[in-house]
Amino acid sequence: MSPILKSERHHEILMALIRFHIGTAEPVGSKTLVERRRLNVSPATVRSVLAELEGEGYLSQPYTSAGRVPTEKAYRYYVDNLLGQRFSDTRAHANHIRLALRGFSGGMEDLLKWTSRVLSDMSLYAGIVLPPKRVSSLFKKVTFVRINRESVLTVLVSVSGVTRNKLVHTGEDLSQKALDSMSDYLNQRFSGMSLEEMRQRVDEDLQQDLESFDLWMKAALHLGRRMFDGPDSDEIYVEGGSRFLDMPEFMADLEGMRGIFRLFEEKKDLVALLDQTIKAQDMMVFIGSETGMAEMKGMSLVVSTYGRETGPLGAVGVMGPSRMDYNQVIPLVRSAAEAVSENFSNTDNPQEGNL
Amino acid sequence: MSPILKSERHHEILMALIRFHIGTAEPVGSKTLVERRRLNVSPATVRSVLAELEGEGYLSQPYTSAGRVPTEKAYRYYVDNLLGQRFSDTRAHANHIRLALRGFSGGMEDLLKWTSRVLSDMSLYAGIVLPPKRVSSLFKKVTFVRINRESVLTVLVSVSGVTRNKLVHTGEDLSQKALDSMSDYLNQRFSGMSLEEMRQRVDEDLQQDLESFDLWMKAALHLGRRMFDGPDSDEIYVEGGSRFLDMPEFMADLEGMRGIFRLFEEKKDLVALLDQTIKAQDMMVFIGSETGMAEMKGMSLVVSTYGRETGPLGAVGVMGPSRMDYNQVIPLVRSAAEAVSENFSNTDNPQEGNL
DNA sequence: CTCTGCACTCGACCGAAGGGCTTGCCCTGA
DNA sequence: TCAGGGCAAGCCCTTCGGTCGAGTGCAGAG
Repeated sequence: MSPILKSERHHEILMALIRFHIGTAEPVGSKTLVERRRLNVSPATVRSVLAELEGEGYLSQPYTSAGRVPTEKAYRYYVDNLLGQRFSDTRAHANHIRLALRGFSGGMEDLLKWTSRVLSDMSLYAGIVLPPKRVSSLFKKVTFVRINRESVLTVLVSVSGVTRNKLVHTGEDLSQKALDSMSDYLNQRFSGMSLEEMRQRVDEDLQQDLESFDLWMKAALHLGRRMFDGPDSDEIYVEGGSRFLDMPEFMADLEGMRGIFRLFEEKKDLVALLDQTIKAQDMMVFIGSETGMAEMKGMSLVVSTYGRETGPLGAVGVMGPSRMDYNQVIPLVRSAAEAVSENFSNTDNPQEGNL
Repeated sequence: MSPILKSERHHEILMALIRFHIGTAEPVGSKTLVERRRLNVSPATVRSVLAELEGEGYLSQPYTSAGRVPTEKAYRYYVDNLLGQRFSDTRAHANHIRLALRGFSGGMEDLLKWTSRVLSDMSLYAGIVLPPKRVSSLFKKVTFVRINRESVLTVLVSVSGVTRNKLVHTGEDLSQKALDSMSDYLNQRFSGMSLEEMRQRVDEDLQQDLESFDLWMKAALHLGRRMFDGPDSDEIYVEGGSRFLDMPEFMADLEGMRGIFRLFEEKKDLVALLDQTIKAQDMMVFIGSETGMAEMKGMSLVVSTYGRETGPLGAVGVMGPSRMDYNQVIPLVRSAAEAVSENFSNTDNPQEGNL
């Protein structure tokens, strides 16, 4: 899984240095490392190891005679090693989060926003939540509301209780009654499909058999189509960005800071990044340039998908400096994903019950 | 309206100093003032005036021998004078904004979020939008969607097209059919009321005549009541907070910066502040401590309400340093409020048309 | 292969000195 | 009485030099 280092000692020293640096955010020297970490070797020995590790790209020196700082490669090594083993105090986190999310009253969107807040509060970094994607959301119900002579509000509810609404400008004046029958038709016809399927089906229907549909149906399909106009929502919840103001490494690099905040406000790139996780696997750790974004230099992102048995819906994550405490954050994110999944799995029974 | 200064000259010099300081963010001295602003007096004369103005609390010196900086009192004086006169280039703003908001496709919430983005982009400060309050929103339609055996999603649509949704945990398992008749009942009974009225009515009904209602009605009222549980939404859209990172005065005072970002994330206080505007008048300028918030030290907020003829719905505003360019920002905010109002007035015809 | 000893490097810290603005005050002139 | 010129003084900001200390690399011994 991870590249093997020259010796056990190299491994120990690298891990110790990273752990120490995570705590201090400062370059670490051979002496402090030996003293504080109780390695049974002399500073000189450590030095030669450090020199080798630097040669292999795991460490770097801010200037000729300072201590060493882990590179992205080192963090990658560290995290890969971490992921291979058990985490200790998963329980406490899991309970806390479940408690914080259980019995949340409000819409699903509020729940997700709240989740990102909780993630931020518990990690002391920024909490990020990507709401369910269109592809993975199952269609439950659509409602059309006549706003005025030329526009209709469409409200789309998915099985999990997430809503999306959009104001559609219609060519003609449609009465509420007409709108009601249109929504009835769509509700019946597309019940249980994913929103993405539904969108495609509507398109197909419109292209092919326009003749064979009756008037309402055609109008209904048109409205349905407009409802999906534009790209899938690029919404994402980010909370706790202000915590970056408390981190020494970003106070040192104000330009980088600006980039981070731009990232939080633009959101688009962030969405793209989390989308990757959804497509790839259930948990990912992006370290610095692994994200492919210049702004993410020095930062890491721990993401996990949440969802039901049938597949991932969205993702939750924590963003912080690359020297973040992965030992805490990884189980935290995992727990949060589970807690959110739980909340959604309650809602995932399209066939269930009629009184 | 504004306190009168000792002489015309005092006025001129104070105004010139403020204008200059707005551009530079630096303390202004007598010499630069005379040179750059082409006052027909000598620096010495200016100095004596500055000393008097300082005595009256309009100016202060960061340290013994620096230039002068306007106090809040000075900004208040400046703004009051500004408000008394016409603004020059209102047109350009107004058109730009109207263009940016016209034909916006998406939900009303998206429109408001977009508005705050536009405000931020045009002012180069932070744009803020307070969505319509419960009191001023007219009820249009409610929809109940069965999510699972114990919870129902309630979707509330107001006449202006703004939706609010909430997941309500019901004691019993309610079928979609039952939910539909409940919503029909509520839709009919509360049509045209404001949401706040509706909330009160539901409460009254529940307290008084429980006996005289039939079973569905009672259940419907209960659901309706739960829908309003909790305080009125404290949602607010803030965009462009990262611009504060580019402002010299906040880079100098990192602690204050932290406060500002906390303000943006907490939102509650911000909502309270904008609520004041809604209750008071159509346009307000808060300068520093006038907001009553310690975090707002050195910052100002320009707010205007938007809405229909019948009264204000919400508010839009711009937040920036107290030395912001009020000459630009005030007409900008005003135009934005008008543009948003326009968007909402289109939707304000509850009685209108049935095809 | 490991450890001790040593010379070296380079940023952080400190204090002194100089430059640049601005102020306050005094004095003159209308 | 008030405007304006002259002047000493105050204060911050920057620069410069020198010291300090953490940390390094290398040589040589065990």
